[in-house]
Amino acid sequence: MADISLTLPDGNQRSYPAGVTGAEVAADISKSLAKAAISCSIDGRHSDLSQPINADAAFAIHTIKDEAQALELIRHDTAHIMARAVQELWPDVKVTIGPVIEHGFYYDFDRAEPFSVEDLDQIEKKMREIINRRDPVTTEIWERDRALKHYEANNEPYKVELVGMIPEDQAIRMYWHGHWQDLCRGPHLVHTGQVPADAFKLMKVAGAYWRGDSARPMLQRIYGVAFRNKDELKAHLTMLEEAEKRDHRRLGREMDLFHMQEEAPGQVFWHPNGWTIYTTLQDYMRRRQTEGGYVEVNTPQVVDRKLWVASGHWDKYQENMFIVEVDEEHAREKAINALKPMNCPCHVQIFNQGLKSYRDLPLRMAEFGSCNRYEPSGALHGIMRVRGFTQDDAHIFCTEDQIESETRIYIDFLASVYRDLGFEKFKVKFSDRPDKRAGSDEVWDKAEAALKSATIATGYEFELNPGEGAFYGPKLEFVLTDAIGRDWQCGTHQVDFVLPERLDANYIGEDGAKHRPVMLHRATLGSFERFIGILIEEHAGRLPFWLAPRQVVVAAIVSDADDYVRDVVAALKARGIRAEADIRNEKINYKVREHSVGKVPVILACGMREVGERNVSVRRLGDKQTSTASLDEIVNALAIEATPPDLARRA
RNA sequence: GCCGGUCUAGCUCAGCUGGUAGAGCGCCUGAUUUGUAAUCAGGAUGUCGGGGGUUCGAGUCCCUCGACCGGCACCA
Repeated sequence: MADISLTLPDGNQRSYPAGVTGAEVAADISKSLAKAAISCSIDGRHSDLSQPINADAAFAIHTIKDEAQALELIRHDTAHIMARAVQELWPDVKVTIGPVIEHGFYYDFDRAEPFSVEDLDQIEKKMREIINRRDPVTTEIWERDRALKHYEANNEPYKVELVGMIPEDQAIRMYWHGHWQDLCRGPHLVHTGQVPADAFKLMKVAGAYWRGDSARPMLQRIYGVAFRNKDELKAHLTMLEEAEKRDHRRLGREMDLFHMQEEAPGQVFWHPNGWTIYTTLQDYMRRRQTEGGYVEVNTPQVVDRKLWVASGHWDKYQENMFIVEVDEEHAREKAINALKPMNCPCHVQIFNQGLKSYRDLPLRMAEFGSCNRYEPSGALHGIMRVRGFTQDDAHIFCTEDQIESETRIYIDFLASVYRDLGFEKFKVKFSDRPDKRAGSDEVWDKAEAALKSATIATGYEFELNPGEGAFYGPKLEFVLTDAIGRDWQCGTHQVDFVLPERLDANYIGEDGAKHRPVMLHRATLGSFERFIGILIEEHAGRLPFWLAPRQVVVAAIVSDADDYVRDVVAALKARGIRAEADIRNEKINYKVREHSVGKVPVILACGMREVGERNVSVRRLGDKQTSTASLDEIVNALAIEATPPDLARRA
């Protein structure tokens, strides 16, 4: 057989007979490498060591030190080992799929009995046994029919379905360790003993629909995490504990920001502290939008069904609307209204008042629009996914030609807002045309191209979400991440060709004829509720000074300083700073601790020394050290610090 | 909405196989005048998520409804 030439990462070339395996190459290089090898890359394609190599290639051996490859293999094989453990414990359980995910893996099972927490312990134990057996991993390529017959004979209906789904031109790879078999494209470790037995943990059980389809049976999914060693696992678990402390639901209680209760699921009771954040944020957004050329409007909450029928919501969105029936006096039929789930139809009503000229476009119409949506109960999550919320919504009425420039202007606007609020980074997702859509392909081409080029022009990279656009137009989504890594869409920017048509919006063009405007739906924070949730988690409750609900506490060390404390508070308040006095009969240690836990950014302590010298002892949240400042100094400094970023820029 | 779990004082939680509720923190009262992350002593906490059932007796067992938590599905 002809020789092939493999180029190693150090540039050296070695030649081997065609069909040589990665394992053989590793053994040829050195005995220790052969032992440490877990997989290889052939022309950059990650592959297992048993794979024959038939052509010249760039070649690299991987060991556990290669983090990306090692983690992929460990997580992948741990998933298989878990599935095997489950089937060894409960032979009647049907296996399905088990991919690698961030930090670990999951595997979906079909089992009549639910898995309990105790079961997880048992499975983990069995997994360690399997790892200790050090069974070699083998794979074979089978004929499709043989694989189908095999799974039919073994009563594995999900595998039968999976084999059927593999495209004709792809090989059916059968995979074993010990006597246990699975369908898998690989790559895999050399033997099960290469999985670290002390660096994985099964985390939780959850329901998951077979193939993600809610019409299909619900399977049981076991999630696990897996790492290269015990320390990495421990670090991950510590990170999760830390993240839990940043949870906005916990901080919301600890900082007395808001609460929620059974009588109003998915709706927020804002307490004074939380509402201060909300209104401060709203004031900021109002200034920014005014500066950005928006006009602000306000529209009704309860709107007759007629409008929702006309807008199309009654058809497409009814399940998510709160319907309000009213017995109007003398009426034969009850009037049927809905709480508005969106502001767009109402904004078109304002646009439609009087004639609009092309000179009025682009018309940027903003509303802090209070919306209600009947979200499925399982979707609710703290204040991040709620049924009652307020959007910083706006609709830009413009011409097709203006889509690109309006998009560009908007992305710059959004990025600047996010920066002011402490988010330097955010993801942009671009969703293009779905299968079911309104409007011609030419119009879609134009709109998609406009969104893309505008995004690129502003210097942001986007991820493509193919086919995820709304039926009425493509969209950009601006995504932020919460404390435990879950993504939340906050900002959105969507092109809409349909609503202006349905609600008969038009303007008089240069040619004197009527034309249809395009609508751009856009929201920056998304909803105040969600954004504040993200803000709390991002800052772990330590909000920037200008947003902090309680900015300064002035604490007396002895009660003889009480009068001076009141003076200090008055001086701060006179400059618009949110300050309060703490003249309770408690030790300064106690007060410092309590306000630190409450995330108050600045504590000014006053004892008799400060009274005498008319200064204060300044303690910043998180600092161990204190400093001393004169009263005038600190009031000025804090007044500057309390200035919202947009006003600070103007000053 | 679906699967699983949870629901006991304001908060965090204990309460064994059924015998009418506990701790710490917080709160209230008093003492203490305190120098930068919890001063001491005393006191009160409650329809054990709602409703129904089994039982002589239910926080504990069963049914049902609700909310919450974690996923899944959904997210114009």
